[in-house]
Amino acid sequence: MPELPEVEATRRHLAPVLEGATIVAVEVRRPRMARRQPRPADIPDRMVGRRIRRVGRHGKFLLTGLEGDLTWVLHLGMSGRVSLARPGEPEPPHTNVVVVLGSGVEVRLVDPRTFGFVAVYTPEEFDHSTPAGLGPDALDDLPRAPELARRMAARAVPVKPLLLDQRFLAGLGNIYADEVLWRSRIAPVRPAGSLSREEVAALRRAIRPTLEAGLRSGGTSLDDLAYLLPDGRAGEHLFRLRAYGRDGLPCRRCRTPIRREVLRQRSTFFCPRCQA
DNA sequence: ACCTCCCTGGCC
DNA sequence: GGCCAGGGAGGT
Repeated sequence: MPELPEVEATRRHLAPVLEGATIVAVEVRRPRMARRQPRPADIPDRMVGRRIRRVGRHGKFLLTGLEGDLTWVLHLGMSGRVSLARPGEPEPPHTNVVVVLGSGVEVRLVDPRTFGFVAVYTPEEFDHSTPAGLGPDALDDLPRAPELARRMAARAVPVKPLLLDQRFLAGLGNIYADEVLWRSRIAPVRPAGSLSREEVAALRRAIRPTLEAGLRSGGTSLDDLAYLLPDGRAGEHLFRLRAYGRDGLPCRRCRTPIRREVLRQRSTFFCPRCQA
């Protein structure tokens, strides 16, 4: 479930450990994880011996600068997480990529479903990659309401799938999109272009507090514990969710049972009364 | 502007 | 055995 809050919580754990460290070894054990790299052998070739600069993030992408003007790209997909460990510590199953630092610390990418990926791009390669096409970051670069309204105008697409479109806004996933819509009292199926100015403003106002609430709890670890923080702890936001996963449970505002419907093949949870 | 598929594991 | 799952690309 890594969405923006989970990726940002991960980034904040990684930054102090990685920044300034030198990479001494890289092992890509599942070739599929390197599928976004034109020449997979470039991943270790470009990483080993290089010093790590800033660990950054855009939407759900971890973007880490390496000396030599390279960008180390990490995406966690549906089931990925990063684990920081010492050599010899027992490895969880599906440890698909291991990056060893000069300090001895191992950065492990664990991803059972392998929807995540790793890549190391030159500036030219980066410009043709997905992160280059992302919309503004939903937390760090959230557009003002008039700008959002302009970009939603005359669009027939329901507002929820638009919020999931990373070219529109980068960072929201299926959980936090539902949470944002619940907080702003907007029905997920509303055509994006049909929202009033006030509704767009309410939507905009809901985004930051929703994401920051998730971040404060260390993100949302679901029952399967696929997502964990790099130190192995679970994020504790699950029990604070207002809509996602609360099918049949009372709305925390009006007690009406939360409903689950499928919208564009994605589970969608909303209050049929508050979000009429 | 849609679907389908990529994977694996867990639950019913 | 079938269905479900945080995401995104690719094709129609």
